[in-house]
Amino acid sequence: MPQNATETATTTQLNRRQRLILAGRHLFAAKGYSAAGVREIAAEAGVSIGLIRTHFGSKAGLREEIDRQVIAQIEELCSRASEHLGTEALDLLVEDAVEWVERERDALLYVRAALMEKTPGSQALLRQLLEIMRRFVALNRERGLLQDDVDEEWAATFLVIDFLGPAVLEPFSEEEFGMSMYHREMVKRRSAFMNRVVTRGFMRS
Amino acid sequence: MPQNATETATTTQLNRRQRLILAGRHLFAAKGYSAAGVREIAAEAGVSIGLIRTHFGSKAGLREEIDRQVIAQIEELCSRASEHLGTEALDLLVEDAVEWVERERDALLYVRAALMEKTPGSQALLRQLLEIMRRFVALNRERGLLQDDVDEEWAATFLVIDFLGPAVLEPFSEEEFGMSMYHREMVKRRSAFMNRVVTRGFMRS
DNA sequence: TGCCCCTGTATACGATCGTATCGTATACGA
DNA sequence: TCGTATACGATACGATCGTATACAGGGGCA
Repeated sequence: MPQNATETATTTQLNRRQRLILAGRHLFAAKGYSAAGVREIAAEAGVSIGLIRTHFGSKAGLREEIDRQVIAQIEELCSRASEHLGTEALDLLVEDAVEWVERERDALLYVRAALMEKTPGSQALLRQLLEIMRRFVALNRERGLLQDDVDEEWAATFLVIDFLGPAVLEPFSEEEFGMSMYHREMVKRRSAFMNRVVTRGFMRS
Repeated sequence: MPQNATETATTTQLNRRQRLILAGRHLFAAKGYSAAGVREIAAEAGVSIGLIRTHFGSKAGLREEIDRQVIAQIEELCSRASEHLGTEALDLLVEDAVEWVERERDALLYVRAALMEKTPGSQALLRQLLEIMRRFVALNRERGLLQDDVDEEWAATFLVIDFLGPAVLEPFSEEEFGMSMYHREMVKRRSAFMNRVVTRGFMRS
């Protein structure tokens, strides 16, 4: 094994453990939980299968740990989202989210895949997304940035759907639109359209 | 086997074949393609596993047939959608879709599950949904029901996301909202909110 | 009546799944 | 320097996967 001689046991543990988490997140996101095998995950992480049992007890335990890490990431994203308000701030929120997606694409695709099967982890993921959007809506209401008589619960749900939508379409995006949903040009057009929709809509009454 | 004595071989074939398709659609939708086993599908259909090979060649062949049938159903839904126009017609479109969802809930949940993995069938499903929405947008533009300077491609994509969104959230809906996404009350609120969004938005500029 | 294809079941097969076990290497405290 | 706990890899095990094979009943036709 070509390891650095000064590498301690602790860093080795963390590295391998984290490598397994990253490999699992990537493969679960790409193929789904059932289709991704432990041997494949261990191979991508460059470790032996036994380590999954050592560190996480089982394949399900690995998923739970991944869930925890992804939830923590979204939590962090959420904390910054709360700093933004209003419609011009919607752009900032989008920018934040886009920047996060670029940096942690696997995490978003993992959320996408996790929502496909109902587990405690995926339920928690969705609940957190809803919480973020509810807070965003409530804050904007308090600042008078919401129109009158808005169904706030549905507004929050709308924002969740709108956040997840591109992730759901992402695997098909290249074929249908000629580029990734998170390509800069795509994000720009989408951002412009969504900004228009939430403030004016796009159809005449 | 408790079969009707007057049942002919032909109807038996169709029944068992169709039972396999319905069972497969249901289980693929509920657990995903990988997690649903052929024995489980055959058991739910009340037939032996060998029939899957007889009628569809393989598990993948069964999925392809399910894809075809679901695509045909959406095609039919699409043809009626084209009859509607305008914002008040958006209600009718929603009503049509909701009626279809009630009747063929498994079909929609199958679409949801199919979009999770990229196959020729799922790509075709998504493309068809996009086509439906593009036509809807184009028709409305021709009738002058679209606002000026609308990004029509994104409008269609928006409608697709909006159509799929509730299906994606459906498994979590009971916990998060206390009822199904396709409960009448839910549909009513959602329909009202979406109608408002596409015509006025919900935030002040 | 005999032959045959079609639909169908039961069962066997090889591969792969997730998990368990065991041996070894390494790090750390006494 | 030794003992012990832990990290890690190699491999075995039982279960289950999708698929293949063998055979049974039952109309249609010569």
